[in-house]
Amino acid sequence: MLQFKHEDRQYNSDSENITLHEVIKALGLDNKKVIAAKFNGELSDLSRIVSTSGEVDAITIDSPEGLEILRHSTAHLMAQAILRLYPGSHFGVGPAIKDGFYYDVDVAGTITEDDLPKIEAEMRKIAGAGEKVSRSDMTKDEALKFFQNDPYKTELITDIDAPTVSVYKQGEYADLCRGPHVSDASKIHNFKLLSIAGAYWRGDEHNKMLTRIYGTAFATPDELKEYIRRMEEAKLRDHRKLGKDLDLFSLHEEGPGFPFFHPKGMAVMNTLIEFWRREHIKRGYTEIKTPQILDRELWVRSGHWDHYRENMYLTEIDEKTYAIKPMNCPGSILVYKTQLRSYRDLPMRLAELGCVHRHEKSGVLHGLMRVRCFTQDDAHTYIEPSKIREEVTAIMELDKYFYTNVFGFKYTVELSTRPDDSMGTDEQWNEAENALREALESTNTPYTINPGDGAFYGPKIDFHLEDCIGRTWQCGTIQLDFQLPGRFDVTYIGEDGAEHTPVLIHRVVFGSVERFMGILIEHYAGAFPYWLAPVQIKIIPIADSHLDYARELQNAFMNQNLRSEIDTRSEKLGRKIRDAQMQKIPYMLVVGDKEKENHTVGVRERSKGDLGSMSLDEFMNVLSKEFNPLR
RNA sequence: GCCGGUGUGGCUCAGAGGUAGAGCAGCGCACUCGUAAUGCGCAGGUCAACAGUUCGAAUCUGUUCACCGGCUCCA
Repeated sequence: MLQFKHEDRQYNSDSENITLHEVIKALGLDNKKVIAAKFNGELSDLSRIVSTSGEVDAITIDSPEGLEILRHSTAHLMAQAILRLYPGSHFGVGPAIKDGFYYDVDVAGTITEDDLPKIEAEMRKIAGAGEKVSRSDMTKDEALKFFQNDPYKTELITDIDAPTVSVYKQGEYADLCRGPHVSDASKIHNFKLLSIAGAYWRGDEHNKMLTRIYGTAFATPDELKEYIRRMEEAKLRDHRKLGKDLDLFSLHEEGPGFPFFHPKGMAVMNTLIEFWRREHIKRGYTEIKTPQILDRELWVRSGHWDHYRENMYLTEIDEKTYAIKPMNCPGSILVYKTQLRSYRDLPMRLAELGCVHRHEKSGVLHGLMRVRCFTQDDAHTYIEPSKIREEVTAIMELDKYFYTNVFGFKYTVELSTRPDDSMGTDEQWNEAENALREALESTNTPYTINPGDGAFYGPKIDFHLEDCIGRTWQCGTIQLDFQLPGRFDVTYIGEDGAEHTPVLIHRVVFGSVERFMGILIEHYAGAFPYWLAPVQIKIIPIADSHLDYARELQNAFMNQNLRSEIDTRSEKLGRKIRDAQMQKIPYMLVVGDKEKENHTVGVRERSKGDLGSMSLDEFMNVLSKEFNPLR
């Protein structure tokens, strides 16, 4: 007799051949949402026949695990449809991912975006017909024979480190797959194919490029609709579109990857930088500026020539090779070395808003997020080895203040360890990695480990901010460097009167000021908070006769370092307000006869609407209540 | 860099071998207006670049460039 349990329920079966679905029914767990099972903690098909006792759970379509299975099965359904429409196609891998699924296909012929509806229709046909899905387990040899005409599956099977594999069949289509899957395709209703792209087989750029088709599936039609709505919302927040609409920056064929910042974009960037400077001065940083172009020899010495050359732009001056700097560290080191340093000078925190150039492959450029020239809000801290934890902790506090308190971001932290292409000994790396780990653990910071993703000179802590579509962007980083100080003979005189080598900490908060601005544009959907807004106040005269008064007001604002504009067009009030709203300007001041006479302003706030008339002093008081980290 | 797609006035887009179109923005004129689009008029493009096919190319072909979606890489 077999015994099945679920929490306090129990079912005893006389049969030694019972499917999990039957058990789930017997336990009273079945309903329409059930699409898979869990047996002793292992996800399984409903059709799986069990011959031992155990713990049983039903997986429903609306659970995270169920949704993943649904999407995975939808990927298979898509593959079957593609096989029908493009016979002879081969399939690579087709997993469920964060918001859907994809399948990499070596298509017999070509598939374009226009073909997606056709494939979708075929999928609905197959699902409507209730195509059954069945699993068979076979040995690797049997599987190799089964897939002998499929180079991709053959490669996958060969690499699998298990004696047996499973194959899922639905109609004429069969796929190597761990499963589980829905028991028949009619369970799949709410799906959509989204886009098409190239993807290298097994993610290796030396391999053949397959056609990747992205899609998604949800438990209910409403969730699918909501997802599509969210994608549209994300499109509206796209910083490239808003950058154009709000006149912040532009990109030109004449300088791919080199953004042009317009006056309004610079107003935002300068405000960010002003804030950044203040916070750094408060925390004991001083600022330097080092040259854009430096001798090749410097980069050889720093190791960049060996480890970073393909990203560097080179130039020639008087028949000598120079490099346009891709990083600020060597310049900082030269500044440090201009004097003999004492342990009393440490930690020495040299900050630099350095503009660095890096050659990025043409296909990766993306608005402000991925460019070939950007401003790092860099700082290099020279420190006694015993002070690492303390200093790293202080930087993490600074990061938290910026990200959470000022900008309201969620972020995650990653510890990246030694990469293949790196300098230094294992001992140095272990020491450096342990120092970072201790800093993270002593501050109870949750983190994940990203093996092999450190810089070539040391391990690092990375801060990833999440944007409105759930993409994450690496912004801050804290990198320990036990290499460069040695390479450049960087020293300080210790308390003992002897020469010592300091540890170098590289760190950024914004990362790239340009990228950070891009993230902020999307984060705020272009509606910058008052303190950052490129135009804080729009003065709207009702008629031309109020222009003089408007100019008077603007002068008052200029004296207070407030950014204001006057709408001088001879348009109707409604039009001027509409345009100011669309520019997402925080405050609109309507001035007409009444205001001019009483020396007041009619205040309209972009989201609260009309706040009524008040004196200039009263308005200034309203402004003083706005969040402003610069005060 | 690779795969696929797209390049038409400042912006959004129509036109698919036979003398370049619309709306918005701009400019001019009228209106001088009270909280999300006043009306009329004018001007604006070697149709991404280069080569080819053709009597004739924005339209067909090729090459290049840029952009978009991904892959690889990354702040």
